[in-house]
Amino acid sequence: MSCENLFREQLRQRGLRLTPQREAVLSVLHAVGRAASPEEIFVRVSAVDAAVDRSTIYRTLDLLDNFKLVTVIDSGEKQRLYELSDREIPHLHLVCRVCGKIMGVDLDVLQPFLTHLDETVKFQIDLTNITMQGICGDCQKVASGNNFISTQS
Amino acid sequence: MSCENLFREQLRQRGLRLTPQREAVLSVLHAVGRAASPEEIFVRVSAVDAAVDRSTIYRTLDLLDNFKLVTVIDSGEKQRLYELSDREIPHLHLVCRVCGKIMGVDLDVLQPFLTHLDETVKFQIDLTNITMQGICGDCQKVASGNNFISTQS
DNA sequence: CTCTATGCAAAGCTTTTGCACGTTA
DNA sequence: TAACGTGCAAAAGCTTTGCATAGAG
Repeated sequence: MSCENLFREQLRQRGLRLTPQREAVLSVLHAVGRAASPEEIFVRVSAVDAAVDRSTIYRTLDLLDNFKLVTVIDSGEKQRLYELSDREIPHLHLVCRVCGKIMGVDLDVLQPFLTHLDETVKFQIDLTNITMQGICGDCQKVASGNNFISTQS
Repeated sequence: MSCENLFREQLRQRGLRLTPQREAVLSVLHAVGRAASPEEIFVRVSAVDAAVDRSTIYRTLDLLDNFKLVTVIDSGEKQRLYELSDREIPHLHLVCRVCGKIMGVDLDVLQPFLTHLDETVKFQIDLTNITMQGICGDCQKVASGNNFISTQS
């Protein structure tokens, strides 16, 4: 679990400590294998350590974010989602508006666009945190029968 | 001010009403000319009508969102931002991590990418709401002298 | 042993909701 | 004058913070 060692080392470098709670958060992120909300992480960590506090979860996620060990995703819902960056290549997140599913897509296809942006408006996109919303293939099928876009509250 | 007429008509179609408060919100969004948070909008509307309540702002923004008259942007900050869609072509928002500035970029350059996505993973991106974060040209210059990325809280 | 991290409790912020009153069409 | 919208107040979520204690190194 190289990710955990990376975390351990980052902590050591700053004189910080590897606690069971921090290990648990990391472990849950691994086990879940997808983006999860602080609340979901809290519930899952609670299953192992019933005494853990929500604030510890938030503090740990903040730490992991600082260390770039997690990616923060805005799914359009209230709570942001946290996903283990692990050693994976940064990728684009596609969030389905209907079912909430999140797909990871390779950034290669975006390269021409990114280059263009950098050349024209000199804007450098943060590759570690791109999220787009839309409708996944499955939900397109389901939705094809009705109007799909509802304008009423 | 065609936007206001559009709003007026949408309201009429549903038997809803054009109140001074709703006009004020629309007016502020016009005047600001960029994405603004509910709080900023509240403050600006308050300058005109001191009695207006925050809840009215939220309700109005929600209404404008339903009518697709505003675009919601996640800038990475706590509050989402609202920008008048007006009659503009949907565009991509580039949020600068450093100065918070938001640039609008034409979606044309993304087209090959979007087509590719649709063909490969069958995902249809919502064009009205794409936001990416990064560093704008100005801030790149400023940052070039230091390490830029700060890992401490 | 020292200094960090945790749990607890409380507060802070943003957003939502119920309700009586005011206003629009 | 019949709905609809607003202000007010309160509540509801999510997140942060202060502090005494527990625990890692």
